[in-house]
Amino acid sequence: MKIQEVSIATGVSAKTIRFYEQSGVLPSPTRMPNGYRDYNQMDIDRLRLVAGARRLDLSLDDIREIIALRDHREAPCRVLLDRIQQKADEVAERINTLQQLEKELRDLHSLGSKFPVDDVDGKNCVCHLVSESKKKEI
Amino acid sequence: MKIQEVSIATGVSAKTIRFYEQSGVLPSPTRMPNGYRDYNQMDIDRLRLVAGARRLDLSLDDIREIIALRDHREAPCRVLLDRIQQKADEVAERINTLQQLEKELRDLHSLGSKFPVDDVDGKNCVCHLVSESKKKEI
DNA sequence: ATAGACCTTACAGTTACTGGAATGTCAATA
DNA sequence: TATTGACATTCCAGTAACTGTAAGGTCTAT
Repeated sequence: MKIQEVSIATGVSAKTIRFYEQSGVLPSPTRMPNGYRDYNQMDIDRLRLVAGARRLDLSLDDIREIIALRDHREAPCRVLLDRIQQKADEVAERINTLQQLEKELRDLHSLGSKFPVDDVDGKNCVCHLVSESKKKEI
Repeated sequence: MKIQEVSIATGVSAKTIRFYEQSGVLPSPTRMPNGYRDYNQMDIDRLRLVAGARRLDLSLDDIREIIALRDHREAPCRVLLDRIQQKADEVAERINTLQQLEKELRDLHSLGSKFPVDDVDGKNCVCHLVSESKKKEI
């Protein structure tokens, strides 16, 4: 099975498949006589796991670890579950940060909208709203 | 004013200040006879604007554009306000995506927790929960 | 013979820094 | 005066996970 077919079967671009191989996430597949990569069903299953884990935003480092466990015939389930929970916590925290940022941006925008927009660098320039440690003067 | 003093005054590391200069976000400051960078109050004001904009997660590209406007004596306020609103919208969308991801991770974790954790690669391996396009079989 | 659709490798670019090496400068102390 | 320590300089490499591009090889069909 050539790389493009695998790409279509998995939704992962050929470029990315080669990148995964080079990064050690996927093993080097066998080659056809002409040098083309030749994938089998096991390769595809593995790529599907990688793609699924990436969709959950697990890092390639995490994925490498999980796949290495499986390759050593150790159950990766515990580690995978741990990473999933850890990632969920990270995401929750990130959401929090972003929610604060959004509020700050919206507040800043509504405040800035009351300013004239033609002040090049005077006190009324919106820049002064943005500048660090100038905010308290407002 | 030497770079370290500027760093302390603004909370931006010396490394990052040099990086901003090299990236064209900050102009090359004058130099002391010994070659050290010598900053004045205007340099600091500009860096404070950059730091403030970065805290709002505006890109260096955006910041370059805004500062270039100011340097050409055009009011950057309109552009800055636009970027702030645009960034707020982006952040809102990102939050949405992350909320879906968190739900998916939590759901997957609670489902996976019901699986044995010692299945190396059988049907009960959590990997099968994660693998793309295997999820519908569950 | 040539077009085109595919494959290969290798290298550069993305973002916003950060780390490290090798070297130079300055002020204070032993 | 020699040396120590804290600063400064430049330049190169690395981060994460790809994506783009160039230069070339292969296969199939017309």
